[in-house]
Amino acid sequence: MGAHHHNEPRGADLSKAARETLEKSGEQWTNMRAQIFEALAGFDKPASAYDIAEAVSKSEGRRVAANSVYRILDLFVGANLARRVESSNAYIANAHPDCLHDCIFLVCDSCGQTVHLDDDRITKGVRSAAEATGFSPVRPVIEVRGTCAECDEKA
Amino acid sequence: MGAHHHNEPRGADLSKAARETLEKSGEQWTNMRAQIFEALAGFDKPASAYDIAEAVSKSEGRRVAANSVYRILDLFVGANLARRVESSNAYIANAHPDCLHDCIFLVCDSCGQTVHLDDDRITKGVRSAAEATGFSPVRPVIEVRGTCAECDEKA
DNA sequence: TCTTCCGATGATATATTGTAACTCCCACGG
DNA sequence: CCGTGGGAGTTACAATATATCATCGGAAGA
Repeated sequence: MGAHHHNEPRGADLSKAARETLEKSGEQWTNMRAQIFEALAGFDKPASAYDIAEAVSKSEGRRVAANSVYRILDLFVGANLARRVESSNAYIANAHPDCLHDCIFLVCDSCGQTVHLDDDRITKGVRSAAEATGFSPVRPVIEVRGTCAECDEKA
Repeated sequence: MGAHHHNEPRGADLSKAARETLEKSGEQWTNMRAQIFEALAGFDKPASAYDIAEAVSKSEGRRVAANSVYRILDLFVGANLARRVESSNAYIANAHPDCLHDCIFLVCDSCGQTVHLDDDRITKGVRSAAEATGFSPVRPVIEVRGTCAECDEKA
């Protein structure tokens, strides 16, 4: 199996879950962090740090610099509130921050939609293949570029 | 199984194989392309386009601009002479351009060494997990960040 | 030969992504 | 009140990537 189901909180619930997770790890849930999390969660596809800086700047009515966003995104990634999609140089909110997985992203090259799979059977396979060569895996990056079902139909 | 062995050409042989593959695909093996391939193959770890531009500039005694390098790297990636390592924003020569695989990179965060695995069992698993959701996979990106055996010992 | 076209490269500019260094401010404990 | 430390702001810069237009040289056909 390896397939795995989550109740995925949305909107306010998601922020609440994120806040709880972050505070449990000894960090503060500041206003700036809340804004950035909201903005990130508000995108329906992976957002770059600059996208987020722009969104927050707009909603706050003041300039928010990208490097502040990076700092906070790094914190979020470390606390599992967000994930970085390496092949898009972008970030995506993690809908179940309390649950730690190696995850798999399917990235549509046509519309940018990115969905997230958890399949522990596969990720364990990748980790053990790496270990078999003497390598100590820390973070598997498993992403699939392609076309989502919706774009596929249109084509 | 899925494990898979190659004779990996080195140096001049590697260039020769690259040249043959590229020409077979209807492209020219120009002097610039040869220089860039040599430079890429000369690195012992993934090289950025700028690293390569610098190396070729030095060996040619004239300035080679990064955008020319990008153009040619894109061509190489398309023809399977090189691979892009997404999580490092860098490129690596492909030692067996005539043989098409989804490949797996193990990237050492400590020394940068990157080794390449072919394990079709795993990559097929990734592709089919993606297909199972209605996604049409085109290019799996499977990379593992971690620590290589050598760096592990030192630590 | 002439010329026309096209692919490859060059040159320049600019966009995007990511870090570094340092300052300021504010909450908190002494 | 003062010192300390974390969070955020500011500025500067580095690294990565793309766009645009010019030029050059060889191949194909008149």
